[in-house]
Amino acid sequence: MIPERSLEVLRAIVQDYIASKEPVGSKSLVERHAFGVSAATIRNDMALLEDEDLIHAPHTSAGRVPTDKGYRLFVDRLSEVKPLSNSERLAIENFMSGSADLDESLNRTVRLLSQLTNQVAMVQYPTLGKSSVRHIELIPAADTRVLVILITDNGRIQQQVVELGPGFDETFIAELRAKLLSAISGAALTAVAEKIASLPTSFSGERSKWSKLIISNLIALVDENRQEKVILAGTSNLAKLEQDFQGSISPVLEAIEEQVVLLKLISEMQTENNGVSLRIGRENTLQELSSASVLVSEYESEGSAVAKIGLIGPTRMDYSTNISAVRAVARYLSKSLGN
Amino acid sequence: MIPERSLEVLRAIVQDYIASKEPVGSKSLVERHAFGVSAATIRNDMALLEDEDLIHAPHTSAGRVPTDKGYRLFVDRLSEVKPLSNSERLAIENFMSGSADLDESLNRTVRLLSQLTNQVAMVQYPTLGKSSVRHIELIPAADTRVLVILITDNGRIQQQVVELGPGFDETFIAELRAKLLSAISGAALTAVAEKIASLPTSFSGERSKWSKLIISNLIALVDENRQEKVILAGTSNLAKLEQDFQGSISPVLEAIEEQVVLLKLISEMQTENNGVSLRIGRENTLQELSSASVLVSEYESEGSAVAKIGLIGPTRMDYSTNISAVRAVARYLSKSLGN
DNA sequence: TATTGGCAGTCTAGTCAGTCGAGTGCTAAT
DNA sequence: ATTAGCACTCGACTGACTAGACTGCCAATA
Repeated sequence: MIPERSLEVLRAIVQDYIASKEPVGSKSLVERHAFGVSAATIRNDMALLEDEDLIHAPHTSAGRVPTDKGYRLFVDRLSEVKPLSNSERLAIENFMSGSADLDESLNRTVRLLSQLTNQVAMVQYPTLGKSSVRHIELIPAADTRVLVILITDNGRIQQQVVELGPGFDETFIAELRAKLLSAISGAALTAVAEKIASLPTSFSGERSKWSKLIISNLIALVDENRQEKVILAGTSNLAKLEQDFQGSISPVLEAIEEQVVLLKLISEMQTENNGVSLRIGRENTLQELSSASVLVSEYESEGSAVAKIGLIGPTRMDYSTNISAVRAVARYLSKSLGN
Repeated sequence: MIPERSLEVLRAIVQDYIASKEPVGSKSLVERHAFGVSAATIRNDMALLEDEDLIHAPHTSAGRVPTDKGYRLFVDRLSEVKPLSNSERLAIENFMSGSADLDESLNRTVRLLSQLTNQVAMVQYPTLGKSSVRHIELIPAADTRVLVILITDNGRIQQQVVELGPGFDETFIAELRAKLLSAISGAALTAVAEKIASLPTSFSGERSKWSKLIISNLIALVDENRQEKVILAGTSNLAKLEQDFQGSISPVLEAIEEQVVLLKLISEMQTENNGVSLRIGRENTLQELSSASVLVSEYESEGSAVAKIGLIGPTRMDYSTNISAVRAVARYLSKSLGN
């Protein structure tokens, strides 16, 4: 068991290191913090922390720097979540106010979070697996094409042009539209494919062929909903933080440029009891992010937990502040999407 | 007037500098290029070029580096456009093949361009000022809301939820829908506002109020089309090129993060006779991009010139290759959007 | 037993002098 | 107009040295 004072020392090291970005030594530590003991004693404690792999000395006669494990312990047991300042609260309220559609809300939110934290912020579009069909529309677009539109209950709209070839008539489209609507209006997206798969059999000849085409495209649209989307803001913060990422931000930029990678990352992270999920440095399965920390929280859209919002920054980040910022922004976003 | 050979020297300097990223001196120049003269002669020519502010010596005994003006002269008069290699051609064909909607096409294209050039690529969504209305749809969404959908002839779909309050009926919606369709179906977007502004007067009471709401929202949707959009790819290339941007990529990242800024930049650039437009270094009005070059070309969607595609990179970039890449990609994109 | 002061040792970062080499500008000769 | 040659400049590199910041350990102390 690590004695109480040593933990205090660890906390002090993490705080000082985050503030100064310099390895912190025993002497400056006793100066800045009111331990009741001398530097030599602190040194003993530091040796202990080093044995436990919680801190690490970049070279023999340098100060100490927290390890990933050290940050982890700090976050889990030593830090209290810093409440937001009034001006931050105000900034959030201002940013979020005003009516907006989904796109606009998410865009604003992600910008807000990046400004609040000076990190790269990201927000995932609501997972649509839990969503349902609000409406379907078929619109003849030219002589040979039909536009298929799918609208889900959280307001997302998708469309696809389907090439049917010449000869179809409006009445067929209207009929198919009616059948589709009665079959899946209000249905969960996950149930759509099953419910409409057999519909083409109720038509004959070319109509059967056309309806097959339309329905397979509609199912593709629904599937596209699983293929989610993330938007980012504050990428330029990375450049300012470059030295915080041991050397190069290039791998980080690469990682976040790939939607697929980001989505995998986000979905892997299970939100824990305190409302946020955090991966520190090498805890990330992605090697590119081994000198970065990823922090996400869930937000809700229309009642059920659906998607995540978070940020990416150097392992040496201000966890207390950032955790509370992510939490607060997630909460406000949920509220703003709830109405 | 600058003598012929001096221009040859400038060309050689630009080429060598782009290849080696090192200031190039008179000796290595005569070694690598078959001028029929000695290094001393070249030195005289270089002195001339320096007087003309076409090249510049970072310090007294260093080689020379082209200035923005030098690059400009090189691009305008000394470089021939390098035709694409077969493998590049093939890459483009592969990338572009397969059906895709507008979003998908633009996404693919911008990725392709960034891979081809190793720079940051950008593509602007088609300007919709020249587009027209393909379809309008009104869909009652809940008891109090109507979903307004606008579809333009280049396949873009936009939507807006309008809160009407309780009490409206489907027949009113159907009637309004019919009127709207007959009024503006096929009309140019620029003419929409005028054509439907007086429609509410044909309804009475609450219906007039509702139709006003819906129509003002519809006009807002149309206006949104003027508010354009740019997508980017290859941002991570910036990090690799960092040293090419004298010191910091931070300003560049900031500039490209702001859609508004980018759009302004792009729209300022008038495409010239050779099909591309180029701003080198300080030729950019944006101070953040003073060590960057911006290269754009127009592409066409359904016949009329509508939007731009281009890239951003260090002033020290391979102009010959990049210009031909942007031109080729713009051409392929036009073709792929034409059908 | 926990804490402390002190001391020796280690490592980094910075400075200074010296050398090397690439490159220039100038001049006189061709 | 071109060339060879020479003196000069300046950055890059090297090695030596120093100052400063730490650590680790040990013996003394409460």
